[in-house]
Amino acid sequence: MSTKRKTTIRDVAAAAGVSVTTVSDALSGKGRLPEETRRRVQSEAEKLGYRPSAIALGLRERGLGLVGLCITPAGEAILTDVGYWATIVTHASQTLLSEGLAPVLLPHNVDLLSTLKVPLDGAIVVDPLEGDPVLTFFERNRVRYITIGRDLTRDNRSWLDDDNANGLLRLLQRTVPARTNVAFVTIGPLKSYVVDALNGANQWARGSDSSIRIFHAESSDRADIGHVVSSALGQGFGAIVAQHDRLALHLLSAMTERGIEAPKDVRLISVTDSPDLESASTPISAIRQRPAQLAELTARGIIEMIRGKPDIEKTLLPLEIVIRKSAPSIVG
Amino acid sequence: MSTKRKTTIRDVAAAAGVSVTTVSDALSGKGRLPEETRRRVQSEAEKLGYRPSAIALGLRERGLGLVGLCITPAGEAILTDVGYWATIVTHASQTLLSEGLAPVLLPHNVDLLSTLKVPLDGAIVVDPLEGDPVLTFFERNRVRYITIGRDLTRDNRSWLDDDNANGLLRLLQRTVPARTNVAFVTIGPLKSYVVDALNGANQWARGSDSSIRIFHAESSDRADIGHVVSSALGQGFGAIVAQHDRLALHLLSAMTERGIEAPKDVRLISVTDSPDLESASTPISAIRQRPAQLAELTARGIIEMIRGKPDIEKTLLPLEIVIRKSAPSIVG
DNA sequence: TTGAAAGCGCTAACAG
DNA sequence: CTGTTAGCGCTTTCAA
Repeated sequence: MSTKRKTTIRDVAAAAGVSVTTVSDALSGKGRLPEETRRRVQSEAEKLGYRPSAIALGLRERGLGLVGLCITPAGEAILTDVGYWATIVTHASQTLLSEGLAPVLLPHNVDLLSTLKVPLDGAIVVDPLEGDPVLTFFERNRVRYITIGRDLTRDNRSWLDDDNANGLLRLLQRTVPARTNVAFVTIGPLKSYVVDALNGANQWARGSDSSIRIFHAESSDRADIGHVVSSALGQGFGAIVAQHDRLALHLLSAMTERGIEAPKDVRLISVTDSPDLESASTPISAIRQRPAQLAELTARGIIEMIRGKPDIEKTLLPLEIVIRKSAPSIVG
Repeated sequence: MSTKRKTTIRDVAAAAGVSVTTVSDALSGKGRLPEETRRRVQSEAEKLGYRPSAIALGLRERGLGLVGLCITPAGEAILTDVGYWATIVTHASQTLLSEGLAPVLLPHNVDLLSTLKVPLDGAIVVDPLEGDPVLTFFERNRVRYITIGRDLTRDNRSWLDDDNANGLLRLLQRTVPARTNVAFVTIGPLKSYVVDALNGANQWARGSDSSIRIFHAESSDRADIGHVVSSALGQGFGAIVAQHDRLALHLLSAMTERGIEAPKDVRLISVTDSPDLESASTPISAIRQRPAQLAELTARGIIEMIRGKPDIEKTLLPLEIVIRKSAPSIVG
């Protein structure tokens, strides 16, 4: 783990009057040398402040134990805004570190990525986009990876995700009456968890004689959100599902501005949960994701892949639903 | 940036029927070879999916461009709880990445650290403790580092920090009348920003005929916090300063439980700011730190050090004060 | 018991 | 114009 130049194994060898082999053995405890030689070498090494070069080690052993973590496009505030991501980074890192691997924070962005010269042993990619170039990049560079969420256009080998489809299905069953038209509001590039949530919603709709209609918000600007809210509510939807917690909060405040109340006028549901949903002026029902478990499983998966196991199987983590005031239970 | 074995420069050379030098030159655009040779080599390299080994490169060039980020002891929830840290990680990473360096998330913990074999070119250590073993570790391993905050027991070469001393001085001047006894509540191991804040407080006390008394909370348990609040308030303090935002919130709720109101019964101030302070039942006055700027400056500093500049100078970032209801302005 | 040499993959002198 | 060679720093056969 050294970094500055100087003091190679040869320096130590010279100082101790032995060969480099002996130094290597003495320091690693490998060959059986006389205690005396070993001590002499060790003390000499200590005196010179010798540290084996991690890079040289890595060259021999083909790998330094570095695992990339691609969270989101560079330039965006990644960890600060989205607790989900911060939790993933934290827990994935802890798991990796506890196994002697080091997490490298990488941009979810090929241009920057190709700037770097990091010898990655593997990577974890969070929320890949459709046809994500980052995944292509890793494939071309023979870096094995696992995704959290998946690239819908890719025959994705290894991924894990929260089971948002089933989660939303159950949440709708619990909180939205049959024959209710539901507006599903999306924003930003399409990610797999949104598609999953939509699938869950559609499954619910089929089973309860309802319909789902998608609205896409261009941005989270007040104007765009307001537009979505107006057009959705002008058409008699009984419930609104927001793709994620921040969007749900935006929708809530747009509704409040217009004098529309949840759940009285319309039920409001968020696909992703966050503490802010709990403390909103009207607490918002949501599915509780499990980023910590997801991250740990993913990290363990990539560790296994690095250690030679074949690709891991695709896994869906079952989720809890959290019922709050914005869409209370209709059961019992 | 490759990772899996195979396809070395020699394979390409063989396939193209040239020497490794020619391959190296052809691919790097160095030597002036005939276009035709270059193209042939390139196409052959492409066909074989050849990627230069980042490790081998690193061995030659003595460095891979890895910068460690030590935030806090492993095992603790690092980024999720403390927005300050998350902001630092985000912005330091962005700056490093934009310069072709890669941030490695490291535990602030020597045992785990020595497990790893990461060839670090430099490191950023956030909030070092007194006599921090992590800094010793880096010194022994010849890894250059900058700290955010400083190790009080160490003749620290390079550090940056928020100017909490001056910040708290001004905040007290604005919000606490002269001749007020102030309780300063600390928690956890002593960090330099707390010492700085204390210095600011003492300076204020000298100038306004007041006194500062320190209370140390063992933990943020309800009981411990309650104990501190009781003993501080039993002694007629007119203001309480909390070491950080989470502690301030704990104090506030302990006060509320006891029917003590801020600012009526006692003024409450936090050294560090966070959005939660704004939305607390009684919004709490604080100093606004600037983690984003701090992180960027620090990253630029370590980049310069890696590129050969001498240690950077110690820097204090001036801060804004944020006056809220828990300790309103006494001026004007 | 110890050492010489090969090799990990690459680039830069230096020859040819 | 292109190839040979010498490292970068280390470990591991294989000889001595």
